Amino acid sequence: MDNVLKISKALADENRLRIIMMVKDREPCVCQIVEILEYAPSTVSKHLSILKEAGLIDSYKKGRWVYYKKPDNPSRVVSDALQWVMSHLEESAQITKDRLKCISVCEQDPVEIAKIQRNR
Amino acid sequence: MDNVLKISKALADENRLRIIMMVKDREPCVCQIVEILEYAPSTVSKHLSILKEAGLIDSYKKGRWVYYKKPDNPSRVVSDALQWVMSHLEESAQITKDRLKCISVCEQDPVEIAKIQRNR
DNA sequence: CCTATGTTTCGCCAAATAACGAATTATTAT
DNA sequence: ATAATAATTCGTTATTTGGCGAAACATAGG
Repeated sequence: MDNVLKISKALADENRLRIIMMVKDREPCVCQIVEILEYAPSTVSKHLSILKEAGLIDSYKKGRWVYYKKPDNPSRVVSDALQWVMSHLEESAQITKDRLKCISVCEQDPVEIAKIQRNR
Repeated sequence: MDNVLKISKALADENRLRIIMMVKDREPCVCQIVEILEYAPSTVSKHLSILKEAGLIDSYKKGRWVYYKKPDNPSRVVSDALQWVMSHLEESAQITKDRLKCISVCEQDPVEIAKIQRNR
């Protein structure tokens, strides 16, 4: 129950669903996710930690940058949940918008994105 | 997105997950659900309306009693969600407890249960 | 070593949610 | 018709959650 409930709660937020879709076929770093969601880094970081705590995403560090991605060996309950979300959000207008933005944002070097964000 | 999010939010509460499992293979009326969850009728009713609004449960009326059950022809996104919940909550200790209580409660006539609840 | 900087944690406030009892609605039974 | 009653809706309160900025942490580069 605890596990299912933790996953359900992690999924019960639009921004977190958007993050899950972002890592479906990319591995964005935090500043790239910030750029797409347009929320404060602290807010995005909190969402990421909730998703990670539930096992729905994973992360790795490369220098100062932290990249997020799909979990490698998710448990059955997690992979079934991800399957559900990913299959049923494909047609969402918001997700389509995010994809377009993600294409341009994720092509850019995090160094450049961070520079832009600093000057705001 | 709206649909997925509504379903996710409906699933993000322990009592609502318990209700979903109750209607998995039974069709309890509200007073029977109240008896198992041990919350005020108004609270239970609210949970039921959230689940019904998301399409996760259905109801029918028989006299003064309202019975809840699995939806007959759920959409794909709903049936996939129910499949996920139902398959991964089978082993939960809370659900097992509820099942035992449900056996005795659902055998009783709602008339008797209502009578007991009135005198409390 | 020291500064710069990407990310996270913490403390706070606002908004959303869960719980209750009272009032309302719909139906049965007298 | 009228009273009784199962369920729902409404209004209120307490808790949880989402958002931000400031401070802390961790790593790169001078």
